[in-house]
Amino acid sequence: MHDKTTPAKKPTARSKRSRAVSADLIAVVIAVTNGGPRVLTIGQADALPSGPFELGHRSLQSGLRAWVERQTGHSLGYIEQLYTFADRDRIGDEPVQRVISISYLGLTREEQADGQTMHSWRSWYDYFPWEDHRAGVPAILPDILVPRLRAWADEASDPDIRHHRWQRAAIAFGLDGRVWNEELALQRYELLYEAELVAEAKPGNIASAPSIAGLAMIADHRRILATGIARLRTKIKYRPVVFELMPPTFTLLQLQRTVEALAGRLVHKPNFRRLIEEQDLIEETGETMSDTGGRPAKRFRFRQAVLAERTVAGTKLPLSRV
Amino acid sequence: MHDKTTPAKKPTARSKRSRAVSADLIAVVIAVTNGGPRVLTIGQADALPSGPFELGHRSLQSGLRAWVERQTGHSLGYIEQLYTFADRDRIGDEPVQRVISISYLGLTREEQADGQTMHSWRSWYDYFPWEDHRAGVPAILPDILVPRLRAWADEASDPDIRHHRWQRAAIAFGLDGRVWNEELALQRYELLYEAELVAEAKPGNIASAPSIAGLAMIADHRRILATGIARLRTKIKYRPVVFELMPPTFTLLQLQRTVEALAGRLVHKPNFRRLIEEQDLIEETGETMSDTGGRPAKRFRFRQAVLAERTVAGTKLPLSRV
DNA sequence: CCTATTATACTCATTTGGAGAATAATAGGC
DNA sequence: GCCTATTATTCTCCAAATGAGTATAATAGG
Repeated sequence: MHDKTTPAKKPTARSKRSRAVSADLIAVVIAVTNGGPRVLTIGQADALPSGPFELGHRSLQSGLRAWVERQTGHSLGYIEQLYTFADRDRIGDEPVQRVISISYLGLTREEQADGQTMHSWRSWYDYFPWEDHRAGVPAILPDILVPRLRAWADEASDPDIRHHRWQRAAIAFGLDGRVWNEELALQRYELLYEAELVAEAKPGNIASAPSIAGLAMIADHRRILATGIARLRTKIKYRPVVFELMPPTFTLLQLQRTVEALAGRLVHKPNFRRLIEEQDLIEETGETMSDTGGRPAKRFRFRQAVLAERTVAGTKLPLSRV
Repeated sequence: MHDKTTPAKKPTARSKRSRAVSADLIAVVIAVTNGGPRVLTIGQADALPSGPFELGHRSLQSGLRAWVERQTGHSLGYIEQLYTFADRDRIGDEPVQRVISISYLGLTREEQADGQTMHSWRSWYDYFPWEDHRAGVPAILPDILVPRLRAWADEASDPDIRHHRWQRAAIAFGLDGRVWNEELALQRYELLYEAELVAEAKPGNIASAPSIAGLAMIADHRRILATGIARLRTKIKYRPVVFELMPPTFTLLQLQRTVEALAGRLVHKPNFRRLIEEQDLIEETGETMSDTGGRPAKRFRFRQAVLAERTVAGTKLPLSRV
């Protein structure tokens, strides 16, 4: 198929061998449990569920589901593809064979009796403590990260590079009067990586280099997690995906807290209600819930019909898009 | 890396062999030339530039660039990843080795002296004639596609399926009083595929089955093109990517025509101006252009600084996001 | 019965977005 | 040189969407 259309192609001697690659499937599985966004991890909570794509797998998605199930006992519902990487030096000990990593984002509820597998749910803010702005700007930002970023910018000899570095940091972290944009989670991680403020950026063993900022993960798993967080934070604003994380019935405040957990910032309650209700995403169950210490709240459920009515149409959330 | 964290893993005998895959890189390269959105094709204009990911490639992106350059003489500027596929039956004659297809979207200008390679630029509406609504609803829709879709829905015996099929069609194509949403290009193609209204859906040789709707392409290349179109139509609304397709200087109307070519619909001129100007994306060059038969238009250029100022911030375009 | 607490419903001002009218500056025909 | 067609550019108006704050309702607990 390619040959017939590529007259310029020079047939290399080892063409057959040179194409051999192996593909890894990596899962970012998210749940929200009592106000905290959790990610499903394996090992010492330093790795995401993952495994090679094998001949027996029907598709990439089913291969991913199989690995997650085998490693954590969790069967996934909603999943979507995140990104495919293939950096040559991603795994240092494989000079002949290349590894392609295909990552996915999965949304579930944290529950399910899951036998004896070795896994754990961790707050994603354990890995990204600077991302949680629900209680205001986290101390680690002004106290540690911003000074370090400033130093990193200043250490460049070229003034253009100094300016450019600082400008990027200011945009990503909302400095110099700029606003915080929760969607930039990936850019922020990559900036910290460049500035060598995360353990993964340092050569040598991760365990030996205590992380300045957040828990580290193996290989590029923390970067993949950041990718998933950024994607989810963007997506909840225009697709009704939050409901994948909710129990069958819930109150509006519970829904709001879930959104806030993901976004890492608070939203205006009356406006949140208004937006959710006028979009016809949910319906009352008739029951109420009276244990939060005030007036009882109505219970709602997601209108499953929404998924059919508008495969693509949206949920709008009052998190202004920048 | 996986073994240490997966106690449940059963070591298969042929684990080494079963993981062997090969990866293809596929490029959707877009330009806009005098009011038409063009896609770069090879062969009989029935294939996208593509080739295997090889050991010699520094990265997926550079491998892709190398293939496009070799096959078409074109060197790419802006590229972004689209999607990674691995359907088992994607290539029917490969039972042992799986093929993973990693697709990219590239934006350029159609120009460049490109030697002797065999390629051509085609309007993407040759492949998707139902997608161009700039001059109103294209005849193929009410005349051919809608009746066929109706028939396809009606041929289901289960009334629920009938309803569901028609509902999907109505949403995707803006029927029954719904509005046309240009972003749904991929869903529309997939629906037509399901309904067997595109040649690729039929078993047997493509050439022997004349396409009801639009030109066909080999394998799943038309689907990948649809993915690229949908992505681009979404993206121009919130990122300043249109400028990758513009010449160094241009008038506001030229910019507008480019956006319209991509979106497949017209926009309100004064509002377009207002939006572009108030976002500070462009600056006057000082020159004017006086050959379109009316008052001379000011020339503008893209403010490159925008890319640094807001790596992520947006272009808003007056194409309501549904 | 009073108070703290949360739920829910309104109000108001500002911003955005869609649509059309009015004015400006050319070329070309006469 | 004047009139007309054509495109460019600027404004105005109105309706919808959004941000922020206030008022009222319904509980539990002392």
